Amino acid sequence: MAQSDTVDRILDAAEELFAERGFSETSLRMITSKAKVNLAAVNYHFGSKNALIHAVFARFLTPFSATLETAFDELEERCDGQPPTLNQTLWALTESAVRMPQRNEKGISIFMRLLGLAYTQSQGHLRKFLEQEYSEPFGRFMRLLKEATPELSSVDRYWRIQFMLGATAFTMSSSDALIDILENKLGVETTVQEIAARLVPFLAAGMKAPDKMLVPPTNSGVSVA
Amino acid sequence: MAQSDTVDRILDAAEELFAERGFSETSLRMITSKAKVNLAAVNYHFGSKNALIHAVFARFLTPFSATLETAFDELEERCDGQPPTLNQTLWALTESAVRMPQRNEKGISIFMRLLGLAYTQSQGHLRKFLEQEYSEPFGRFMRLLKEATPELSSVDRYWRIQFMLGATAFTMSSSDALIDILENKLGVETTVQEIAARLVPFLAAGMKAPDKMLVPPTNSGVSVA
DNA sequence: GTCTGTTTGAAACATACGTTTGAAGGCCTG
DNA sequence: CAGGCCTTCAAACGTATGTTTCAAACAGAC
Repeated sequence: MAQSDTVDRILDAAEELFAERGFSETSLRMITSKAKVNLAAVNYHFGSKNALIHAVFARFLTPFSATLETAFDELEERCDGQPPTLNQTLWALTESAVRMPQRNEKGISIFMRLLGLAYTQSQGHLRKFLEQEYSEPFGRFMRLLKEATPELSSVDRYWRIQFMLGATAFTMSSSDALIDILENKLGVETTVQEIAARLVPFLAAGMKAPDKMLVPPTNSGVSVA
Repeated sequence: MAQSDTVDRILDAAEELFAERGFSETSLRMITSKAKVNLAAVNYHFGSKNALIHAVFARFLTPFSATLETAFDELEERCDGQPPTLNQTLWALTESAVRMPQRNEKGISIFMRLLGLAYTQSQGHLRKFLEQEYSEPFGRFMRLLKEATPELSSVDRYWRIQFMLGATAFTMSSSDALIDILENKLGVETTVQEIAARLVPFLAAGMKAPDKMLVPPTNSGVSVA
């Protein structure tokens, strides 16, 4: 119990604090005092603050990427031969994320926010770590997207994938704040699962949108509906 | 020339560094050495680091919100009575942003990234500053969006606006890098205006997407096209 | 029980930060 | 050219950070 208890307590506290405040804004002293362990424990068990950040991500991301691979396997098997549709691909991703075993009730939302922060806060070391550690499931997801949108030119698909990434990373990175605002303003409670259920159709519709608009509608707007 | 030169040099350096690295990750010493001014100049001219952050935003946002108000005025006048369409509203916004006089070639993309950071990094003071300083044009944009999407529930609209914000802020914030990647990979040159021309239809299609999906299509994907 | 390797503990380390100070410099008004 | 005001400058302040140190506590094996 000795080691694993301390290590897990640090990871739990770090995960939560990073998600709340970002990486640079969270000090090791905040983490160790929340985890009720000695300050030196972080450097003893992980080596450095950056390595702790990596460990926080790895604890979730490694099982998740395995789950995701399985989901993609099943999806491709079900479609035997046929490439999966865009909706199926997006759902395989979100389903895998939502179905992950969660340490507590906040589990998934905390991690979504961390992923958003990883993309947003330019922590060079983190991006490098994620790229070289999880490039395979990411590349596979890209391949599926390409097969699901054969009608798009490479350039259009490129930009629309960026738009999807942006909407997702941005929303998830501030999901807690957004959920709070929504509850205060409209008195509605929301879960991350519900956000995902709203996000996927939005993304799918955007990916399948009519062509790039060439001339701004200065005197007569071209309706989309 | 004495004061204004120092003040502007600080603002230029701060703007660029904040956009590159975020707020907490950028020190006053980085800013002052990039601007080639004395360290104390920031606290002398602005009072504090937080006030400098506010000034960086105000320098762009104040003229922009004026331009935007004019654009909305013209739009509503053109539509006399009729609420502007979603496309028209989105175009009024992006046109105003793109048409702003820019200090340098990076102008617009730097500021988009800053806006994204303002939303993402939980800088309480910044959000408070922006809310109480620019609530009017923001509220007007929201009102126009509401009138352009009467078919959406408040909650659906809220989330889809977040998705739009995310796709925009994220894409624009890294537009330089993305443009470079695209040129290297596919040999295609792009401008920020072209990105906007691709982004607006994507956003409009997302806003007008069919309802929130309640059940994941586990064995037969519901196509959107 | 004693020894060995691992884990914790309190304290200190060096460094970086935002901010303040007080003297020196420059510029315009009289 | 003298005085006053705004600006710059080098230096220091106090505080907070990530990391290191080394002794104490602990565990399990013999």
